[in-house]
Amino acid sequence: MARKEMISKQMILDAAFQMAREEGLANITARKLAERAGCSTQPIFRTYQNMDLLIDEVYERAIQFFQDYYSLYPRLSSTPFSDLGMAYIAFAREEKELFRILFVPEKRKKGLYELLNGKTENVKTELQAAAAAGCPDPGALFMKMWIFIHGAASMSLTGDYDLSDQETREMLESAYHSFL
Amino acid sequence: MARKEMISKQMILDAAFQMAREEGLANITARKLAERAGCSTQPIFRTYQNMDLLIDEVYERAIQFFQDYYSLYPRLSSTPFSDLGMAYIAFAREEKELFRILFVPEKRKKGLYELLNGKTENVKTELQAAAAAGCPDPGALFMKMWIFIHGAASMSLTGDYDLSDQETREMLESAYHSFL
DNA sequence: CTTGTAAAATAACAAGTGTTACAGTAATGA
DNA sequence: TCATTACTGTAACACTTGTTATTTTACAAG
Repeated sequence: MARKEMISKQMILDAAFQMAREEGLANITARKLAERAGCSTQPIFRTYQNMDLLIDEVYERAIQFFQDYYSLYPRLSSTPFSDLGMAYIAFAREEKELFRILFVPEKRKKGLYELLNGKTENVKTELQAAAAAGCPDPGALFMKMWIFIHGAASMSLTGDYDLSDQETREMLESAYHSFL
Repeated sequence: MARKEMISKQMILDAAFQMAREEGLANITARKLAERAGCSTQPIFRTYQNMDLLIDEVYERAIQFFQDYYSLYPRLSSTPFSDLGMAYIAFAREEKELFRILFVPEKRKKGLYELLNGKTENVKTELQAAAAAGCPDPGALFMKMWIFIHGAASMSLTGDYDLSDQETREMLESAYHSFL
């Protein structure tokens, strides 16, 4: 009766997400995306009413990507916040554009806590660990640790931080005990 | 002999700098700038060969602006790095677009140290103060402090940090003693 | 095989960009 | 007063953007 669909929503979203990873959200244009997906601009606007709606889905996918990244990051340390920090800094290093989208946005779409927490309640786990380790005010400690972690991640984003994984881990653990 | 100049380089640069302050470098367009300067696009291209050269001068001016900002920031603390951190964080809070241009650039034009140091050698002063205060490794301490300071500034940029000046100062001083 | 129909490609439109060509205006020495 | 000419504004060009109109294509039901 009708022609078969050749360009699926998945294919478009995949191509868009890869573009976001490499060049950031702002550099996704309809024509470049079409070329990337191996089609004209038509299938894009058939699938998405406009580019903004597409960008929204790419953003959601970036969130999911980060949460998967964090979930899969190896847990090596007994020091609270250390693994979270390692994952966060590594993400900033390896996925600069996605890090910008999620954590250095011009206008924040989702709250920081929401992004970190996600469905796995990562932060809560860390807070409980800190409390169990005898920290009197886990909230204040978390804030300081997070400022520190976010600082290292942000600096690695701009090439102003280049410690090795090993050095970073030692620094995070040292910072934790300093703040305790 | 000839007509008097009505639109000076200063007027154009002033308008462009104000635009950068409010909307960032990326949103400066020839036509918007012309409207802001109260003229057509012609005087702009008479003065500057192209927009890129204009942007370069706006960038230089942003550097100067930050260094003036830092120089004029009140010195209240005897704790090394504390005043520098306060100024940096306040700058991020009050001049978000300029902070992005200088300290969260997509491609860094000038090194971080160069920006901080400038002609006044701010950082060197702090390092000497730390050494005089008996710090065994001022360089390592500076790195940690700077990560912390940059983290707080970056978070205030995205609205994820909202401590008062007083609280911020106490936190910086506390961090310094923790790291010592 | 024909043909209706949905999908895809092509081409176009409107808006906005940097930049340039052109024309009018006004200041100043004669 | 007037001719010169630098300076300004207007309009245009070439390009890129999102989006839409139109044409072409391929599949499946008859």
